[in-house]
Amino acid sequence: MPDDQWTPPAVLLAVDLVILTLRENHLQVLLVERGVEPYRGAMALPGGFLGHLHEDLSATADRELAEEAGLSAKGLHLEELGVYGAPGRDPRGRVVSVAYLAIAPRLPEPVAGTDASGACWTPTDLVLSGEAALAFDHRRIIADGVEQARSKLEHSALATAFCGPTFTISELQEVYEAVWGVPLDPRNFYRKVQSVDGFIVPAGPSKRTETGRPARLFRPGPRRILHPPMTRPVSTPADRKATKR
Amino acid sequence: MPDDQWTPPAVLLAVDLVILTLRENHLQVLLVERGVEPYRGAMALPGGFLGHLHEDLSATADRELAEEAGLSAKGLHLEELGVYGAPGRDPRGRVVSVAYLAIAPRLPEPVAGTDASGACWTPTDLVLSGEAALAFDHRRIIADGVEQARSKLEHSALATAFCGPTFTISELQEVYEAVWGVPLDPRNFYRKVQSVDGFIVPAGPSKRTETGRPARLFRPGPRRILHPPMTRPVSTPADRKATKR
DNA sequence: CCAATAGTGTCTATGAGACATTATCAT
DNA sequence: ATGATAATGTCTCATAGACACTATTGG
Repeated sequence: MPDDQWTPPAVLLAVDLVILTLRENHLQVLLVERGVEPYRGAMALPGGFLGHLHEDLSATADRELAEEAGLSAKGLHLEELGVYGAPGRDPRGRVVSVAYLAIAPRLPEPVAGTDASGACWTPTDLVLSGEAALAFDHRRIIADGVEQARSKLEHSALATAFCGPTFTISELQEVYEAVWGVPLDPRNFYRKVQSVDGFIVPAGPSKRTETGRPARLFRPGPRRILHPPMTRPVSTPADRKATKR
Repeated sequence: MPDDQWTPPAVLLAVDLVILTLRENHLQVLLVERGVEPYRGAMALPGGFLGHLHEDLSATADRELAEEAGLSAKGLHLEELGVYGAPGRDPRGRVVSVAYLAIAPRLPEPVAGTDASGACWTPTDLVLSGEAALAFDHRRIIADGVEQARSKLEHSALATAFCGPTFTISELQEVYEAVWGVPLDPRNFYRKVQSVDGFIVPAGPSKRTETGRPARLFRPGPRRILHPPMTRPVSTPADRKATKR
């Protein structure tokens, strides 16, 4: 039992960002090369310490998003992921990190010309299989982030955050297939997403075409929680082999 | 851009506990009366600061569970809920609180004879409706905790954490009904929970009877994630009307 | 016997999944 | 025309939900 003069210990608070996007039909995460010790030269999640004592945590996330990833927080999905505060996770001392999960729509090119000199998109498969070494406990944080994204795709309209302001139903399907890692039937998918009221709404008469019949464009609808949920197929070993396209 | 001499600010780290249980068929949360400023005399979640610089967050949660609630962390469910770190949420300064969600089985009596002098179970309805005033942002934390419990009842075996080591199917049903706040059909519920393989397993030939036919006893099974999930009925009349086709 | 709760059976409407078919573009 | 992709239709099977019924205790 602490005595009356006891004061609680203070810790350093950091924010780490798991920024996910779709590139070439694969779920990818943004990593930066660390320029300072510890783990200098290793890949790590973008992030940093609380800027000043009165900065909100989400403000820290926004700031790091801009500084380290060259991304604007405006218009991209950002949600809390979890707290990582095990003693010893950072050799500099007691650092408690609040992880945020960000979902970015398809971006033109790897982030460049920004503060983030060594920023690059990395397939989550590479990270999770352990082929790419990461600083701190960032591999675990990414694993949790990917799992949260997979789970939220079922029950929420999170998938639209991977797309631009407008998208086709096929593009939305690619999101589900890439994040879940399973192929889906286009016809059933089409019926399904249309039947969930308010999930996606038609975006005018415009269409988009690459080859074949042009597809109608949709916008994210008002409904954030899906009833009934999108059902994720049980992944069989046979499905894992069938990485599409 | 901070200069080279800049050092990040340190914050106070606290742990708050949302301890839920079932009492008299109502979802209740454990609150304690604050003995010190700020909010002296108001009701608040049990919790406290990090004990020392090398204490793990979950260890802090376990310690507060014992000190403030008189509960042993052994055998009760504990999971992370979220981070609450808005500047100004604590008049003492920058305090970032990590909230944990704990689920306790039915307890004999309100926790008494412990350090927690003013600890008492309070129906979550009272808290969420605003009839009971709470310190800090604890009302919001409880709201998030209840919502997380409601959600996890669908997809995980969390419901068994509300029960003792063995339980009847009716008791399990009471958990779902109390947390979700909706009545369920006993016969369909019976079939459903039995059909989810590994959710609950029979606990020997013993039975429990109060009045009427004795019920078989079950234990929590190995399955932590439910396939398919328990489906929560739509409760609002608006959704009922909006049912189409 | 009756009251009360446990457990089982059956029907039906809905929805998911498999798969055929038609529509609309570029070339 | 052909090739390619979008969009719609149809069928079947599984299951959630509604509800009748039987079983097993105590009084």
